[in-house]
Formats: sequence, structure tokens, C-alpha cells
Amino acid sequence: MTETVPRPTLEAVAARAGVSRATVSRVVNGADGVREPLAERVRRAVEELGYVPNQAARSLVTKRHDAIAVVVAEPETRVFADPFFARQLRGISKELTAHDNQLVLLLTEGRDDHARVARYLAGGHVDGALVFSLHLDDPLPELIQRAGVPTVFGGRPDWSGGKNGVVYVDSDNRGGARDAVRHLLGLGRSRVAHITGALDQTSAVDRLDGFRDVMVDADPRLVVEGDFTPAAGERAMRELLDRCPGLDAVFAANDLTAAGALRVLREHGRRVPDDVAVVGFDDMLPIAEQTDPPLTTVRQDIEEMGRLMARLLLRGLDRTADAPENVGGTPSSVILPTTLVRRASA
Amino acid sequence: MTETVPRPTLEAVAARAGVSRATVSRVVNGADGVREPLAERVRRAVEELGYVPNQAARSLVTKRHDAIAVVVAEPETRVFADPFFARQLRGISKELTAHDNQLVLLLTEGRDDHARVARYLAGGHVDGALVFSLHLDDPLPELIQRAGVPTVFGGRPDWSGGKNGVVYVDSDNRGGARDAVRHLLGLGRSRVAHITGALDQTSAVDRLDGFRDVMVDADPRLVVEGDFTPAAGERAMRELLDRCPGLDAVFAANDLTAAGALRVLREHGRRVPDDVAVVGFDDMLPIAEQTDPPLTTVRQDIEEMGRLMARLLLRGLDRTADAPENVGGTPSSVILPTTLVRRASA
DNA sequence: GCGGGGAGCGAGAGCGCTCTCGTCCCCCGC
DNA sequence: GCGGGGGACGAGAGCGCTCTCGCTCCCCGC
Repeated sequence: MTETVPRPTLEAVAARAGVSRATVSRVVNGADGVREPLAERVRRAVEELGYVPNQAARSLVTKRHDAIAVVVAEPETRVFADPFFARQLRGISKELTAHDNQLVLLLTEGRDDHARVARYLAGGHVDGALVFSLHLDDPLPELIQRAGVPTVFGGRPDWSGGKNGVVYVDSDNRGGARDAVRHLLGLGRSRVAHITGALDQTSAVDRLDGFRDVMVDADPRLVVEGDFTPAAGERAMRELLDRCPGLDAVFAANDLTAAGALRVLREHGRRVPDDVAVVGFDDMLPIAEQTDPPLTTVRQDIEEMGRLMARLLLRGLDRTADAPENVGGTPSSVILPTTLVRRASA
Repeated sequence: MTETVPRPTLEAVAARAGVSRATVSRVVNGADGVREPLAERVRRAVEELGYVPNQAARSLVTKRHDAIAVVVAEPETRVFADPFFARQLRGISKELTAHDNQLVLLLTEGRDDHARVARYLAGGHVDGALVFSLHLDDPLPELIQRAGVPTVFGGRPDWSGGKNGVVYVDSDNRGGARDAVRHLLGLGRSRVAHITGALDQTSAVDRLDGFRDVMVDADPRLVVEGDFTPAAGERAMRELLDRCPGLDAVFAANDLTAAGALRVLREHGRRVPDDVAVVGFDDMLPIAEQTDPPLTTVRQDIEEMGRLMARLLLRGLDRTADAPENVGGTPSSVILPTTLVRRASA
């Protein structure tokens, strides 16, 4: 492919501008203590030579990398079934870019990768990590925590209550679920069922808890376990119709599940929302809009979630002296609000 | 957050093992010329101290980074509407990981980002780049090409024919489209319509070309321009039904478009596939399976595409001496085959 | 038994940067 | 007018690694 041209060094710029390396360094890094005419001469030399600092040399001495790792554990699971991941990444990317940090993406698959990632993070190649781990029993968060890398988690890790110093950003799954169920009740429904997500993920557990918060003494048969897939939605819906033919509303743990449920309801001749109202979760597009009828669902601001994670992390590394809000102190976890999006299904 | 512990250096390992830095370096980098007992002693020292090489120091001298940039231009467009992006990334990630390369993700948005990305790539922070740019008029590929970074493109860049040395990986959009249309003809359909994708993308152009390859003298009114969205699918389908009520088949440029078309067909009381057969493109899950009826479509192996891009790039950097196939020589572009997935819609 | 050729290992330079000091000069105050 | 203080700049060390080069020692051949 292409030959690499030897790139100009600080030395070269210094020579051209007729100053010392130190001065060039000062100008390049925006430090003060260089008088304007000189600084200008340096800037011109930089421009003329097309000088770009060598990041490797720089980190060698500063021990900073201006790079953040984004660790996504077991992508096959849920992350890859929808554009969540991409949106979150976008939020993260925006925030990192704004503070001149690079995004190093680490996707893991299986246990050997855990070790690899842990080694990488412990290796001090990045200044911090944003970690998405969905499963309760995932050893990765522990490993990372132990690696001593500043970390912010995406979604509540299961042990977040116990350990101290764990910072995470999550949607208000529980509150969102409550809103969904209350909405159904507000529609005059009383026999509200719930199809859960994969209960080895905190988001599913929290949504179930939210459901129970409102439906305090619901018939336990109205809750069926799913796993966030359309297939599970179908199976669960069949089971529900079988067990409780009189149900008049369903709160599904996510939109995919809701889509499956919708199909079974139609198959059984139940009209939505007339006979059975359905609410999903995620507002996953284009699915939520494309179901028949379009899905009423709980939206979370995914991109903001990513952005916030990055911001919290950078703040912890005090990279964001410019951010006036919330300066100082160790950042703490954030729960983002959700909003109910009303479409036709409920 | 956490304090960084001073990590052991080569020097420390050398001291502990009672050898010189050079020897440790040799062992760590798997070079030969160190006798077994000594090598073993070094390995033990490495183990005991938990030594991890400082990548910055290493790249400073080797001028290698073992890092590849993945540039995704204008993610809002199509990439984020579906899980494509994630799958491609997964393929890329797997391949890079297998060769111990890091993945630096650069998402761009708007023109200023172009400059930023170009500067970054020109800055020699990475050894190569994988670039996804979907629009015909995107200046980014040019900029990158000029930055002198070895690059492999995802999807055929519009000017790929002209320029020499441009390497890309793409699906056989044209061939896939031909297969789709032939399948419809094989079903006994004769009035086959096509809803195109956004024609500022080569994939859409190629699919249209494939359609025309087979439907050589189709009524021009049977082709309506879309933009890969469900909304466009609906609009286009209405227009088609209006212009050519007698049509008996539709080839949509992608599954989203097909989903829109499906809805309009149902709305107009046309049975699918009895009255009108429909074929999509992408096999985008879960959409393709969730439509009513489930969509017959053209599948492309997205993950393989990513993996291949990475492999081509690494090969160009000769990082993959171990790959027996296709050794030596500049890599050239690859077109991946597609497969027709038969479901209920055609 | 002796010379020559490796192979195995160590010494040292240097990658391109930052940052601490030290030097110089300018400007101020008395 | 002179001393002192401070700001502007330069000199130099050193970050942790790789890699070339040279020394040593061992083994082989005649």
C-alpha cells in the first residue's frame, strides 16, 4: 500500500522557527509563557511543516493516552439484536471527541476474551473504560474493577448495591415499567399481564419490579418469563392466553417481545388495543413503529446514556475542567428518566 | 477513582532475572536467540512482576501501533437504522483481535469531523483504516486516501473504478438483485416492479442495475425511487399500485422498504404472495422475520464482510504471515456472494 | 591443538516528546 | 543608579522500549 513518509518532529519545527523544543512544546500544548510574536512564528513553522505531535512519544512521558476503552461483553446477546449499541456508541463518541479522546472498542466473546480484555486494561493502554456487561454472572466487571482502571458501567451491574465506588448510568427501568403499567390501568384495564425479559439481566429484573410496584397483588399467573426475543413473546403470550383468557392488557419487557405477543394476539383473534392493550419497552426503531398496530412503548434516551457515561468517566479523570456543572468530587451513578410514547397499541 | 500503580518496566524484569534488557525484550517478543533456561527465568520474572510492555514506548521506536481505525461516516444515515454496523464491527473486531490489533472507532458527523478524522489518520496514530462511507459525494474517502494511510473500504466507493489501488469489500448487490428478480420470474410473475434505495449510494445503484440486467425491457413505470426507509416503501408502493395496478411482484431495495410496501399492499387488499410476491434485500433481522408474511429476501454475510476487510488490511500491512492463502502482493477488492432466503412473501 | 565462525548475550544509543531547572534579561522600586 | 524579582526561553534529562553492534564463549574442522 502506501509508504510512510517520515513525519516532522518537534525538533524540526524548533529548528525552522529558530527556537528550542521546549518552546514549541509550549505553543503546541497551549501553555502560556510564550510571547506572541514568537508563538506566531512557531505556529507558522508547525503549519508549514504539517507537524502533528507523536502521540506515542507524548504518552510515554505524560502517562496519559487520551484514549478510553469501550468494552462490550458478549455482543451476540441483546446488543446486536438492535441499534442500541450503535446509538450508545454514538453518544460516547461525541463526548469523547469533544474532549479529544480516542475510542478503543473491545468486543468480547467467551471467557478467554475476558482475560484478554482484563490484561489490556491493566496494561495501561487507556485512561479509563466504559463497560457494558449485561449478565448477572459476568465475571468481567470484577476483573476490570480489579485492574484498577477508572470505569463507568452502562446499565446497573448486579452487585452495584454492595460495592462502593461503582459508577454506572442506567435508564429508569423500574420507573418506566411503572409508567407503562399505570398507563394501562388508566385505560381502564385491570387484568394486566407481564412478559419479562431475560431475568439474568438487571434491566429485566428492574422492569419486573416496576410492574410489581403497581400491580401489587396481581395474580402470579399473569407474569410469564421471557428473554427479550420475539419468539419468547409468542410463547409467553400463548401461555398467558391459555392461563388467563380474560386478560385485557400486556406489558412486555421490550418491543421485540411485544411484537411477538402482538402476532399471537392477532392469531387468536384478539383485537389490539380493543380487547387487549399492549405496551412495550425501548422504543426500538423501526420495530416499534412497524408493528400492527404501532406500539405504545417506553422510550429511553440511549444516546444520552452513552454521552453521560463518557462524561462521567472523563470527569473522574478530570479531563473536563471546562464543565461548570457538577465540578469536583467523585462522580456518582445516574439514572436517566424514560418517557412513555403513545402509539396505537395502548 | 483509582490511583495508578507504577508498573514494572523491562529494566525491572531484567534486574530480577539477572539479565540485560535486550534479553528480556527478546523473550517478550518471542525472538529466538535466547537459550531455554535463561528464557524460562525471564518468563518467570515477567510473571512474578506482572510485567506488561508499555505500548507507547514500543511504538515510539517501532513506529507500529498495532491499531486500526474504523471510520464510519455519517452514522445517522443507514448504518444506525439496523444492526449491520454492529455485525460488521464484530467481524472486524474478531479478525483484529486474532492478530493482536486494537480497534479505534471514529464516528463522523458533518464536515468538520472530516477534517478531524483526516488529521487523526495523517497523524500516524494507527497503522491502517477501514472506512465506511455510504454517500457518493462524500469527500472523506479522498481525504483519507490522501492522508497516505493504508485503507480498505466497506462497500464500493463510487470512484473505485477509476482510481488505482483502491481496495474494498462489498456484497454482490448486483448479483443478489438478479437472483431476487429471477426468483420472482421463476414463480411465474411477469410484471415485476422495483423500489430502489437511495441512489446516492452505490449499493442502491448496483441493486437497480441487477434488476435491469434481468428485466431488460421493463416498463420504466415499474421502477420507483426510494431511499431505504419504510416510509419510502409505502409511498413508492402506493405510486406503483396507482401506475401499474396489474403488477404481480415487487423487488424492494431492502427489507425496510419491503416492510413498508407490504403494509400498503395489505391496506389495498392485495394478498402476499398470492396477488403480489415481494422480495427484500439484506435479511435484516428481526425485521425480515417479523413482517406479515415473513419476508423472502437476499442475505449478505455482514460479519464476514467485516472480517474480510480487516484481513485484507492486515495482509496489506503484512501482519498475517501465517495466512497461507493469497500471500504476497497487494490485496485486491473482494465481492462477497449473497444468498436468497425463501420465506413466505415470495 | 588451534583458528575461525556462529550463536548467545550485553552495552548503548536513540525514538520524540515533556518538564524541571537554570539562565538571561527586562522592568520595577527606592 | 543599582539591586532584586519575575517572566521568557533554552538546556538537558529521562520516559520505556527496540535494535544494532560488539564481545564472549562454545563447538567444529583440520
